[in-house]
Amino acid sequence: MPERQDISPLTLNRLSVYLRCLRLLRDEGVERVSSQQLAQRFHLSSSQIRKDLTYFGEFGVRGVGYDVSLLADRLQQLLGLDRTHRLMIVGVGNLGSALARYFDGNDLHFQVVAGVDSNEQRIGKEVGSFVVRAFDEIATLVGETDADIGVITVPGDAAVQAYEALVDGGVRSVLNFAPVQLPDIEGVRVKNVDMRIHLEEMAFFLGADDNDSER
Amino acid sequence: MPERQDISPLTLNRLSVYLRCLRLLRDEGVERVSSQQLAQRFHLSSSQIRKDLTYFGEFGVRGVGYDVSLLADRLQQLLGLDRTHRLMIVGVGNLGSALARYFDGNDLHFQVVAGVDSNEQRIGKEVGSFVVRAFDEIATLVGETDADIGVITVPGDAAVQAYEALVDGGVRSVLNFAPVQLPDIEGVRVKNVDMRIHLEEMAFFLGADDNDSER
DNA sequence: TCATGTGAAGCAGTTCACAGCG
DNA sequence: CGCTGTGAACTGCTTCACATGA
Repeated sequence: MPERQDISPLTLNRLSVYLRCLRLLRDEGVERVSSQQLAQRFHLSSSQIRKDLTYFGEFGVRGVGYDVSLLADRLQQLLGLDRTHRLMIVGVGNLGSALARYFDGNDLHFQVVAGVDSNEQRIGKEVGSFVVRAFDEIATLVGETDADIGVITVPGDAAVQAYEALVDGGVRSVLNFAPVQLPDIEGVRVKNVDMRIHLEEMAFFLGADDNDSER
Repeated sequence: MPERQDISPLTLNRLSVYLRCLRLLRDEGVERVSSQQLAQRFHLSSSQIRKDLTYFGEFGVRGVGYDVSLLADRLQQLLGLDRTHRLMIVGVGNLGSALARYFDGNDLHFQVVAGVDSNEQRIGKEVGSFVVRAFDEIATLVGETDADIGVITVPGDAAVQAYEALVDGGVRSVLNFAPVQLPDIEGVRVKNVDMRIHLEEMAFFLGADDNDSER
């Protein structure tokens, strides 16, 4: 079994997908499923499912397949979803407050416990289930609320500062929506989500239609 | 030069990053840059920069480097950012309206031109620069507004329907925030952005801290 | 001389194909 | 027999190292 650090984000993200599929099956009352059935139903690759799973153990029964409910439980545990994670949102503008409301009640495993902003007018306001606090309280707030995941939704120029404050407070996982490369810090994991990059990828493929009468 | 379809999303997304870096340099008045300087400054790989660029042409001068302004322009053109792209938001809830406001004015190259929702109470309301229309108007609205990118921010169960309506109207690029695998349609490009998968990736690595008194 | 552009090497992630086991 | 688990083959992406050309 490989170290946690060694398994690729790609594999990991597929586990999330598998878990979602298994839950659907379970809700339908399906008890057993083969890698091939899973693959066919959800447009996945059966050999990849098997490979991905065996990084973490032997969950199946040869000649039979996987127990839907059991595998779902194991994946949930593997993904660290047995306890509820606590999010702190840094930057309660459009995107930040939308994410706060979006996650709140939308997911059992993730709960928004705090939000901060640098804008005076937003401080003290209630967004979702928390009251917005000041930007410079980030580090203390992390301790107070026991947040373990930081979500950065401030403009680019404030992102690094927000990041360092979060890490200062003890956060070790950060979801970054700012279009800035955050510095590597030992033991801290950053996941970037960059809307502009996504849109520009779309734009590139659209561009093809224009200048294309040739070839 | 490879076909548009053939170049990998990874390369493509890096082009967006390069463009962003070049703009920063240009704003600072830097006129020439070598792949190594770029790499060092923005934590990239110099050989990868060169490889990525040469998929599309020879933009540099041997022994000298790249003209910042010129390369930025070429990349911008390559990425299809010479014209403004028109977004239609399907599902004007928290996330949808936040994205609408977020993109509006935030980016020269992407403009939100329409939004729809199935919720009666939202229809007719003004969000950002458009008035919310009904869900069943999707296909017609695409024609009316000349939208070329669809953004799906509805709950999972309505996503496929939204998707098919967008494609019906003529949209060929879709950014999908719903946790659902949209069916492949010839000539249509879908980019999935799944918050839960991102969070579960974070959760997995956090899980390590618990059962681990290591190192 | 210096940095690009590029084949070749190296590495990672996916698919194949079948041995092994219920 | 059927399906998992898995080495081996393959594919694709990244890095290396140097010939090429301003």
